[in-house]
Amino acid sequence: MVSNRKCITRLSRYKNALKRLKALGFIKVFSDNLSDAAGVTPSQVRKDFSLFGITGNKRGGYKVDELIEQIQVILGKNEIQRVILVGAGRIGAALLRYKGFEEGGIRIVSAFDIDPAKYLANDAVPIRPLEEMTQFVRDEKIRVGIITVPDSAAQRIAEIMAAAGIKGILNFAPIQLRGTDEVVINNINLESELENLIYFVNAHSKANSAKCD
Amino acid sequence: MVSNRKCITRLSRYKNALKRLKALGFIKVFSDNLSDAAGVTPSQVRKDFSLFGITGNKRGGYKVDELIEQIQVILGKNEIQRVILVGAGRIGAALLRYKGFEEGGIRIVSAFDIDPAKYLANDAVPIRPLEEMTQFVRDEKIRVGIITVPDSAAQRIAEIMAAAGIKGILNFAPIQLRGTDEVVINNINLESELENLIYFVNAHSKANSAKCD
DNA sequence: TAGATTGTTAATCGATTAACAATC
DNA sequence: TAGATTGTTAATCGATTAACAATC
Repeated sequence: MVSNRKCITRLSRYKNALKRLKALGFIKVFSDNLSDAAGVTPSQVRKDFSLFGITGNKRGGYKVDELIEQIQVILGKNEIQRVILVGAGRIGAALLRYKGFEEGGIRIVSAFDIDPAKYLANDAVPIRPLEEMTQFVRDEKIRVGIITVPDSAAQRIAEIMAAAGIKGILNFAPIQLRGTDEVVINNINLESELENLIYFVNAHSKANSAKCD
Repeated sequence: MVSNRKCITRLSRYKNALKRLKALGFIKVFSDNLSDAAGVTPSQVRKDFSLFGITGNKRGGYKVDELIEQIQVILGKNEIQRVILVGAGRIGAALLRYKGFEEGGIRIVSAFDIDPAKYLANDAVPIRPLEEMTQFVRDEKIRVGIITVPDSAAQRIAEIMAAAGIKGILNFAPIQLRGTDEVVINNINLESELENLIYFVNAHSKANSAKCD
């Protein structure tokens, strides 16, 4: 098991780059074609592949189709991944209808909310009462959940998810949830992402005005 | 200028942790209070502060209010940050109405779309024709933009933004946009974030079943 | 074969952590 | 003062890159 997050992120990038290369007619690629397309070094590509046991042909590179297939398997894309979502507010609702997931083999099978006004039993993705979440997760053996509730509720929802058997959480609430040995957590803090950008934009403009002195 | 992205992300975390500590009644903190609250090492806290020229008192720690203020200034939170958004689809619309931004001093001042059906001239956040974006950015001196268009349009929008003078882009389209010397880009790929999580969940369950052998 | 590319090992680079002198 | 905490330097750790032998 490779336990480096950045490494897995690059694997996703390679997969996406390979799909573009395939669309352009590539049948095989060399590490430097792919590194170009993915924005990394050729060494990085070969090193990553070696970590995951992906091998090519000396002198012959890698066959695009085989490579995509191997990466897909590592990323679990050989089967449909069923996930749930808690918090059918605006961001939650947007994710429920996001087409990209289904195309990528990720299916949000049910959403949950505390607000009865949100319940939608017969929609493409039903929105159910929060109380039914634990049972659903157990029955359906769901292992991944998305949290799109307000920050005040996020910690509690994460705990309920963990108790129900969820092993991975994608958290959009603006509060840093901490993973455990049992549960991996991926926090996406939209304000923090913008803060980051704003810092670099400001730093850049200051650096430029400093140059003008 | 500190050019390490992770370092700025931690600064956001410190800020959030400090606000919680303040709410709990803390007047001053030591590096190890804060490191606890933010989930890093005390050394990391002091090192980061030193990088940004933030100083405390030997033996006396840091005053919470002053510390929050100093970090806010570094992150540009002493003034309202005006940003625009392009692509008023579901995710775009959700972000337009996201309360957290305004609370954090980030204001989406206008959205833009190509679809006339989306135009909303008099909303709290107006949605305008894409053609008006360049002029708006120049007139209003906007430097940060959010992209929530389909992947096929993202590259083109990024180029229009850059040409108009935007210096930082938060991109939600599932395509890796590359930054330049002029424009910083922060890509958020939702599918990739889930892929990452799924990998670790699967790896974990395999590791556990392996243990059972 | 000669040339080019992989796979892996070694070197480098950068970030994190530990240690400790300065000092409140 | 004695004890505790900062700020910074040095040590460690891990990830990235370079180099090159193996080989197709």
